[in-house]
Amino acid sequence: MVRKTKEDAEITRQRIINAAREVFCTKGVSRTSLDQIATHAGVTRGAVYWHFKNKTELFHAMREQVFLPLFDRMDDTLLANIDPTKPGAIDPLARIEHFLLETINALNEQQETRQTYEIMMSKCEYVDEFATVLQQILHNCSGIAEKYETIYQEAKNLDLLHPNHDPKQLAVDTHLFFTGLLHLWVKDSDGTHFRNQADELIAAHIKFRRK
Amino acid sequence: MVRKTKEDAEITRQRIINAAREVFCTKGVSRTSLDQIATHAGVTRGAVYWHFKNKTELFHAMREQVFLPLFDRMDDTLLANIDPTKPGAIDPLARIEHFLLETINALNEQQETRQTYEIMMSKCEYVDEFATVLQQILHNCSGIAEKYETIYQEAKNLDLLHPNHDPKQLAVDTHLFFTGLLHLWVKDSDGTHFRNQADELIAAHIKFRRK
DNA sequence: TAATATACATTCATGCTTGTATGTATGCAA
DNA sequence: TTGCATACATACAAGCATGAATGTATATTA
Repeated sequence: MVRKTKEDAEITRQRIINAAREVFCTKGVSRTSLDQIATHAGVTRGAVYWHFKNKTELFHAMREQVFLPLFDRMDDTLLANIDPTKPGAIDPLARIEHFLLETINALNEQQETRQTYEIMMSKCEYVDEFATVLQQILHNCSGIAEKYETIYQEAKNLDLLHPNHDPKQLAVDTHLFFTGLLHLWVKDSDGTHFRNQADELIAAHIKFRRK
Repeated sequence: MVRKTKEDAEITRQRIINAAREVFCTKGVSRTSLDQIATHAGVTRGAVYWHFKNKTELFHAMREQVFLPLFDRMDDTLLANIDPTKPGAIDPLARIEHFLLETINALNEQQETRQTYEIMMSKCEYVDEFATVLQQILHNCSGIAEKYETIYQEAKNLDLLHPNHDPKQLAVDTHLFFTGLLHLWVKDSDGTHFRNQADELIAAHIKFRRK
């Protein structure tokens, strides 16, 4: 029983990626063997090596599957209605708040996303071939901070902020706040410390900025 | 050449811990073999297995060496002059700012601390025996947040804060801010994004709170 | 000073993982 | 319908890494 159709092969590929995510999440990336992934996906290592060069490329495929569409949606949520002269434009601070809430909401609702974040933040060692991933993350981060800054500037123009609050500093502060929240949200697996009150923390963070 | 004196043995033990930290930091914990650590320390695996049961116990010893004294100093810095009626008591907000600056300063000046943070945050997979470490970190975190809250409450009593700012929310917000800063500080190895402006970010974060 | 515990070094057996090489049956194109 | 490429499964060789077992020379103690 071999040589499936193209669609079957794509399904197999997906099953392997899904299996990798789940085994990575329970055993950690380095302690996961390709045989474990293959078994969990219902195939053998032959299939894995057919679709991916090695564990590293499988890891990248798994990561991109969650993060590439995520970056796409980011712009939509953050920059939507960015023109304040338009009617129906959302309050800038509310837009940032909405974006943060949406991200947390995605973690709550999508197991794929949750597992991938968990792997990236506490089940993966950023050395050698994985070290480049850190640079990518840092790079994306600076992109996010710039978008925050634009919106905070907009808020300042609308006189929504305290007068001595600098948009750039606010942006980085929000970025650091949310970075910390994501890290602790993910690690707070029983939910008693951060998961159950993430929304209020976000609301409070934004409230601090309002005039 | 064997059987050193007790002091020699303690020196050997320290050398092994130091070697472990450095090799962990460059190769990641899971990719580091005990033989690599031993060689880097100028001994053989026999010495490592004499002083430590396995890699996990060596990891814990390395971690405690940096974090246990760090927790001790925390109380000193944060809770010093906590009685606001005393003369010379430092302004509460300045005390939090000072604590955050001191922590960043420790990372800048002590290679041991910097390497250990780097290992804990991006060169270690928190699974199986290491999963408990995450719980410890979470537990220590809640302790820190409580101390922040006490001090913010003190600041509120002194009327240093904006009236609608809640000490508890401010405390968690600061905690998340600093968690994020530490993570990005450590990952920003070339220093262009966070390391070179950490102090200003901290100052701005505290400034946002002042009335 | 003899006996014992210490502080390692050396050796060995074992298992796991990887990468590759090969086998094979089927979909698809000419 | 032949032939080739595809989509895997199976088999093989090699390299670590681990843990335990053993060896050994020296502190330490009685």
